[in-house]
This record gives sequence, structure tokens and C-alpha cells, in this order.
Amino acid sequence: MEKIRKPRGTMDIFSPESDIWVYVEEKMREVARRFGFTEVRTPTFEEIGLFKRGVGDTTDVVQKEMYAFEDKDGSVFALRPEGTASVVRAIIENGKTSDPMPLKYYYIINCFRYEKPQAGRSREFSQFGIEMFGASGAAADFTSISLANALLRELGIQGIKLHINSIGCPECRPAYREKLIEYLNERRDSLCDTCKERLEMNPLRVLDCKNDECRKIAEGAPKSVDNLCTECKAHMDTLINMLDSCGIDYVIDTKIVRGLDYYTKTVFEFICDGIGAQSTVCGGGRYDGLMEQLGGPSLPGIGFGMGITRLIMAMKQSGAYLPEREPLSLYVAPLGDRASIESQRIVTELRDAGVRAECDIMNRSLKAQMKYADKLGARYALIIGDSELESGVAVIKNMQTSEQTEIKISDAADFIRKSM
RNA sequence: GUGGAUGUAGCUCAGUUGGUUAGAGCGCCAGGUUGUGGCCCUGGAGGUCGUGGGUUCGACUCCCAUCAUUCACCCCA
Repeated sequence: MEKIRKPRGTMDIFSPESDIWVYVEEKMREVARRFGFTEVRTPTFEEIGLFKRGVGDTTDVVQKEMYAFEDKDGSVFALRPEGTASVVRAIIENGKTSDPMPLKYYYIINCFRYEKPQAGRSREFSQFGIEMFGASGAAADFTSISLANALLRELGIQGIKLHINSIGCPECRPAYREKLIEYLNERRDSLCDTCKERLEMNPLRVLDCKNDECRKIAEGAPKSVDNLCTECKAHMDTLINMLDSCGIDYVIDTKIVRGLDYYTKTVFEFICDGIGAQSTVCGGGRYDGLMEQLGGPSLPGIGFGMGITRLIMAMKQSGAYLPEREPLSLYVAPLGDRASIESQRIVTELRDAGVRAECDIMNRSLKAQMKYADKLGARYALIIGDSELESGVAVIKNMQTSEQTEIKISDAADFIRKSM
């Protein structure tokens, strides 16, 4: 038979790795809950137009990375390449814009982008994200950053830096953009080839080119933070004051521009060195025009996305706490069919009481069962054969100390519960 | 889409200038006298050496192609 392999850029995840995922996802839900966010679930695929309008028709994400397909009735869908557009669509479609403001949602989703895989980048990836709508002030920006910061800290991630920038609003960005294009055009010949293209497509991107020549040019380039309108400037100043007063470290990084069209004003990234070239663990910002762009009312928004794979890489690099394996309280070793029935009764009682318990279902020898119990890390083993069924008394063995004691079979489940 | 590195058992890897039945450690399964784990010992299962061509008397070893993995560019979470 021909082997079928998983699609390129996807992951199979087993325990103990999957235990880490569960732990991280639980922590995300817990922190989001404390901040007053509720979970929203949206479809894995949407009409392709949603992403074209939401993410931006000219972005790489939409132009060359979407998994698009035609339905049987001819409509064209795409697997979601990110989470924000769907949430905005869902808010509008379900009339959530009439709910008390601000709207605060979080999600844990898988996203799809046709990319060439590398460290921290795959074709199907998971992200935790939050979206907040209705609050236009810097306090909302701060809340987003503060949530991300709390989560990162509580997951034990070290050496991660918050980079923030403001890319302005429709009032001040066009003028800045012109100014930047003019500056770059004067030095066009010194730019690398990709930057020459970027100059046409997305000039802000030239600012974070890794090429040495481009870097030098970028350093002297006009900065968006110096060209903000009074409103954007005040917005950024307030945010900075809040970060300062709450002791959240940051650097103003004028190279942070973000690639999705919908961003306005505040943009930020949490960057972790040492996990490869894809070092942005969390990226987000404000998108005040997005709701309207997708046919909803004019509502300001802000949020972020956090890549779970990168997050876990950062945790491992930090030597953060990782969940230990679930302890096995009791392993029951039956010998014979009648004992097997009795062992099922015991483990059922314990499982119903919320305790992890296992017993043989392989019909193995006692020796093999003890080996297995050891591999599972069982705390206790209970051995039941015909004579024990007769007397109602069996031996329970402490697997750490090897100490064996007699116990009434009917008391075994209770004994385990009390020993925890 | 572009470039570099790598592809031998489930995992980590050996495999001499191309030479006969392809190996180790770990893991898995079964045993080491009557119903007991962790150490040790024995045995077993498991590989068309990524795939397809080519060179050769002969290829896991050389050449080409292809696929996959991986890292970087690009882009982004």
C-alpha cells in the first residue's frame, strides 16, 4: 500500500507535546476571562471576499497565500488566513454592535497560509487572538498589550521585548507616506531589489529590510512617530504613559509596520530572540476603519494575534514550567476473567470520582502488568486473583516504596481517594 | 516564489577507497521455573538504505532527476 503522508507544513502532535498545548490554551482562556473577554467561534472558511476586503487585496497574505476553493454551487471560499476579519463579520452579522460597548472577544483558532515552512512558520498554524471594539482611546490599546503581557509572563517566557510604534491614521498617514516615498525615491538606486518593489507596493516595509544598505537609508528616513497628527500623537503619548505607570517595558520601534492593511495608529509586537527568524510571538494593533470597511458601523477596534507554536518555542527556550504528566493513582492487575470484571468495577468507581485509574485490558501476565504499571508511573498497584476474590482481601503495592499491604477489595477505591 | 543543508529500523545514529545474508543504542513484544515493576541477561518483531533513472561485473556508498524534511530570504503569528 502506498503511504499517505501529512500535507506539507502541517503538524501531528502527540503527548507530551500536546499536553503543553492543552496547558497553554487553558492559560489563555483563564487570562482572557480575567480581563473580561469571552470566547467567539467562527467558521474555518469564509467567502473569499471577506479576506480581500478585510486583510487587504494587495497583501501577500491575500494575493499569494490563501487556500481558496470553489464550492459545488460556484461560490468561492478561502480557509481563514487570520482571525480578525471573521470576527468582525460575525459581530456585524449577529447584531453584536448593539451590545454594551466595548465588545471584547478572544479566540483560539487554526489559520492557513500557503507558505514555505521554516522554524516558527507552517501552512496550518494556531493562534490565540483578542478583538476589542468600541473603545477609541489609548486605554483600550493598553488593555490589549497588558493582556498579552500578563499571558506571556504567566507562561514563564523570558527575554521577550515589546516593540511599539504608531503608523498614524487616515488623517496623517498619507502625508507621511508621500514624504517617505519622496525620501526613498531620492535614494532608489542604493536600495536592494526587493525594496525597489516594496517602494511601489508598501513603502513602509522598506524600513525593516535586513539589507545593510537599506538599513542605513532607513535610519535616516522620516519616521512615522515624528509625523503624526495631534490626535495620533496624543493617543500614543497616553499609551506610553500607561505602560510606564504600570511598569510594562517597551521600546519604540519605528520599523514595526505590520503587513495587514487594516492597521491604524498603534501597532505592536512582542519579539523573542533565539527562536529563529520568525521571532514575533505576538503581533497586533489598532484597526479603526475595519468595521466600516466590512459594511458595519464605524467602530474603532484593536487586538492582537499570538502564534501558539512560537509561544511554545519561546517557553522552552526560557526554561518555563511545562506541565507534568497526569499522575496515575491506581493500576489494577487482575489475573483471570473474574478478577478482570472486578478490576473494571474498581477503576470505574475511581474514574467516576474523578481519579485516574487503569487496569489490564491486554490479558498480560502479572509480571508484564507490573512492568506496564511502572512505565505508566502508577502510584499504587492492586493485585487481584482468584484467592483474593474468595477472601475479599488483596495486596496493594506502593510502587515508590515497594511496600505491600493487605486491603479489603471493597475498600481499595476509598483508600486511593484518601491517599491523594 | 528563491537559495543552502539533510534524507539508513518507531527514535538517535554507525556503515571503512563502491564488494556478498545492512548494524548499534534506546523503545516495543516475549521469556529468565510456580502470581509482582524499576537493574541485569536472553530471544523476537520491525528497514524494497526517501523515490525513480543512470554509471558499474556489483551501489546504502558515485552521477542526474524527483519528493520530503529543515534553515534562511520573502512574508508574518
